Amino acid sequence: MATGNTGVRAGLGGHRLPQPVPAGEYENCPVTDVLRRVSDKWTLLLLTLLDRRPHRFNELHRAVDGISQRMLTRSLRTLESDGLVEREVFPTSPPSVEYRLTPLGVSLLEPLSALAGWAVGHHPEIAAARRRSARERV
Amino acid sequence: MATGNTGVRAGLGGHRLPQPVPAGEYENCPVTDVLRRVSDKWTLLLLTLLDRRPHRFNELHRAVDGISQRMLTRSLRTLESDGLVEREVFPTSPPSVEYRLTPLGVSLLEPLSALAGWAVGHHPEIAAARRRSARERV
DNA sequence: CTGTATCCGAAGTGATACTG
DNA sequence: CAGTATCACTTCGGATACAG
Repeated sequence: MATGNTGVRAGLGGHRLPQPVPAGEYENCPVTDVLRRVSDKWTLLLLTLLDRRPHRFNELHRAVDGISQRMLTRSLRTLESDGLVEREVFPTSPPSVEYRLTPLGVSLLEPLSALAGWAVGHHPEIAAARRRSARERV
Repeated sequence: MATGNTGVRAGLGGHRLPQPVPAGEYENCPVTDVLRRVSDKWTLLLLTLLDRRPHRFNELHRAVDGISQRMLTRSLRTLESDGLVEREVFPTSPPSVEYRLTPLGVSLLEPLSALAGWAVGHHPEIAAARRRSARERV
């Protein structure tokens, strides 16, 4: 009702899919949307840092080590426009900007942590499966 | 001990990060790794279909509607090499191949469903935040 | 300090044709 | 039926330079 991809929602909720999943709904699926946002190269790490406490821009830049200014800005802007992170500008000189999680961002970290726990716990099994398939491909 | 990115793991687990997160660990982070696999265009949908029951190749091709043979094969092969999906070939004529979730794949769907639930539940808030930021960018 | 602008190579995805 | 091979297009991400 409120949103797209009833199919996937129903599927992951344990219900049925109306047989052929209609095209064009994958793009609008809120689940895939969230997954894609969170699975890019830096977002997860930024979220975990901001979960500990608010950070200033350069603080994040130093903490992450390897991220470019461009990607740091882009990632933070995306998080902000999704309502997961809040940006506060202090008109000092030189200017300083603080980023913090919104309540929405905090709430996301719960299910995300559960998935992270799964990933850490089952990483050895995945790695083993990859080694197996690598051996077969010889 | 067994694997990389202690930083993110600790962060999502609620512990501390050793201040500057060492570079090169993001690539090897099992959490981001899993997220990236699952957040590509078709994988989530394939997992939900296979969660209902095993499917043959063309059955999936018909069910998904919009996926190319290339991407269907690629997605299934990746899922297989990660040990999330099992592929069984029946030497009939013409040949038929069946795909099913492995126990590992089934276990992934639990935390993934939790995250999916969050996404569906909070999608309106995210959409509202995006509209807000779109209005500001005018 | 906190960004923006530009360019470039790499990776994801689709279209189409061909095969055992 | 269940794929593989090739090409083209788009998006992601890094490097570098510049700016309020």
